[in-house]
Amino acid sequence: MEIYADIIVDITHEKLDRPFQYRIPEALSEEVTVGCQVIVPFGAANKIISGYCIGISCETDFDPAKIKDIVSVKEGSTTMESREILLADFIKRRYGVTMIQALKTVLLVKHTVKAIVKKSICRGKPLKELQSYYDTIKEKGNQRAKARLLEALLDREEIPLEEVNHKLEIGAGTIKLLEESGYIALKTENQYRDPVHMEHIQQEGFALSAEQQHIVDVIIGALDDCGKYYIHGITGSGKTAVYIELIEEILKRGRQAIVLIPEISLTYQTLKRFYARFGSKVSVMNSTLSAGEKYDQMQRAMNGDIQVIIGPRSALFTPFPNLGLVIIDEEHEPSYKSEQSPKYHAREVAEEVARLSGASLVFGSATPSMEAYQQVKQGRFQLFKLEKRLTGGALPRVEIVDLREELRNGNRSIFSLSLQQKMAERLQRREQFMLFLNRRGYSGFISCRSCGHVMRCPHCDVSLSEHRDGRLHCHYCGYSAPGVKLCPECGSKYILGFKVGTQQIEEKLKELFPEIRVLRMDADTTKTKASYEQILSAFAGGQADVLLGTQMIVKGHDFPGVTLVGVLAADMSLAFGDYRSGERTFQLLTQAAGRAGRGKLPGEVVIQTYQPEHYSVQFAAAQDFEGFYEQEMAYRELMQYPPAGHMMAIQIFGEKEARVKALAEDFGDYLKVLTKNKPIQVLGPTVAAIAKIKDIYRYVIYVKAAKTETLLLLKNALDERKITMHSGQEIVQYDFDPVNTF
DNA sequence: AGCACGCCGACT
DNA sequence: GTCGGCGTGCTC
Repeated sequence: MEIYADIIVDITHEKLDRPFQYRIPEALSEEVTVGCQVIVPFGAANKIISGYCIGISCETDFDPAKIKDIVSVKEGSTTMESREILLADFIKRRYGVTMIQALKTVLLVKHTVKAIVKKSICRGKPLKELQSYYDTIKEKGNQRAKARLLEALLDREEIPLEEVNHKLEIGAGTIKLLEESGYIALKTENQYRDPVHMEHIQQEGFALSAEQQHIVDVIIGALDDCGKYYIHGITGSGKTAVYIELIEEILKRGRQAIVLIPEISLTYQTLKRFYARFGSKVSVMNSTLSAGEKYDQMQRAMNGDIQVIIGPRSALFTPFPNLGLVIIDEEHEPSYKSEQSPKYHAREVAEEVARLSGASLVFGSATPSMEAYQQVKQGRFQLFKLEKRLTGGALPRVEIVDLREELRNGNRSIFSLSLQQKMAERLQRREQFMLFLNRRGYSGFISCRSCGHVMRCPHCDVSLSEHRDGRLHCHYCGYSAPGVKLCPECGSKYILGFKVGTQQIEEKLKELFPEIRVLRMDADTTKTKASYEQILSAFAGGQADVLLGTQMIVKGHDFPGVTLVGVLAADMSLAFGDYRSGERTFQLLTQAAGRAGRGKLPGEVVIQTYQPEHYSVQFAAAQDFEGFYEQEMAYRELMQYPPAGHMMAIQIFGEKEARVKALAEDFGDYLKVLTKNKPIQVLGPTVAAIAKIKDIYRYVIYVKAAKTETLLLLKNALDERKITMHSGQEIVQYDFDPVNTF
């Protein structure tokens, strides 16, 4: 009987995005399995290419005479489990990529890596026989090398080969002779590369609070239901302790756990807590690991040598045999959305991973994403709240400073009078503080210093950006308006862009307080991963009075000595030209506020802004997430932005600007025809927020619709169109419910 | 993607 | 009459 394999060939092209059947020759019948990588002849020229086997069957609808044979199983290739194939299928469908792209994403490690072998010499015969053999050789006196080795073996049962070769200076010849005579034996042991370089740490002993214990009891009590849970816990409320307890229970049941954390918090600190509890059962997975380390972690996971993996979004693809729990900590973090194709969101993929393995799913954050909280509201996730800080520290007192008022009072400094005074107090009391400039790239928005008015797009309700031509542009629809000299609201001439960086602030700070010790942390000062850790530990060690920085200073990290956090310009993230800017500002302000008063001393927060009435600022100051959610959701509903509706970004790249633009415009016109009289909005085309990167021009079109399926259908239509337009030089990528502005 | 087939213009 | 341009279609 003929046996056929369904092969996905390794060519990314929509027209080839389906299985091709190949015959499994008798000789390969054992080797070819579902999930393995194979070599096949393809096309008229029988070009030898690789592919993935995603199914095996005895039937075919194709002319058997035309079916070719599989050449071989790809040498040194890894194999995936059927669960991963199902997961790849989900990614293909959800994110509109080819199956081959999805398979490559799901398979963490493509090639086998040679194991590190530890060779050692051990006794081949009982000690007594060795002793007598040694004695006879010693007597003869001419076999000194043999004698040295035997002597050493009389003391120790086993000696690493490395030591025998170098320290005892014994060559391969001697070893071979002794091995043949049976007096010694060569032992080889495969060693796993262990990326967790951590000496054993004293086990952390702690009792859970009643709040925490309740969460653990509920989730563990319902493990068979594969439930989905959301832990909404303020910073410092002990979410990690809950995770650890849950994992402990999962391990007791012989199952495994995946813990996702944002890239930035994958630090020694975080790992240490898990390592203290689970020791060598836990490992990490991330992009900085070498191929060998990654491969070994995968092997260890499959073999059951490790039960817990900690890592960023890609750790979702760890091939555990009996996964019981998936945790996503800081679920709102934008790094959970992949920036490369397939642009998958770890939250969505985690749901599918959990579903496929019958695992429970736990999300946690102090500032939930709109997407996840909508699911909570719809009853698809069970909500838990952790409202008490473990240290018992009270929530910080938040003051909102109206920068418009400061200007009216003649203060044109970056620091409001209130902030200046509070900083002086800390310096005098020798307490630490943090200054936070929430700028995320330079977005070039224009706002009025006098009334706080921000220039916004009349169609998209996001802020406009000032381009080099002096005009104001919308990143979504391409609307543009002339630059303004006077504020359209109040007529003030103080309407201009924000042009301030951490460096200038450091200078101003030194002008104000000449003696101040400043640590600055931004993209410039943290080029290496080590420098990031260095700055944080220097600050924790009290080597500076103030830590000044961007986004990165608000994440994780406890500084008990900090009693003041200053947000210099809340408007910077508020006016970023995308629909998530309100959400991101709320998150940043809430997280920044959470940095203050983590120790015994009470904390204070100063938020400086030109828009003190903005709901993101107001609700963050009040630490009121529910209130923020309702208001933000109303905006998303009104504008049909995700998660109220769905959005697809069509990103078009190319070297020749005219061609990129022409393709974008053709797509735009075509989409407008396709969506005529339908409740679908097409925005653009327009140049991307970053119009050119490394001489590659970038255009973008946004499409909004109620359902993702609608958007996927449009994507397919565009794929067809691209083929008929033979625009091979331009690259088109799709991003569903984008998180990162293109 | 990459190749063969095929149908039209420029050329020996 | 033939050589070669690239538009069209197919690849197990």
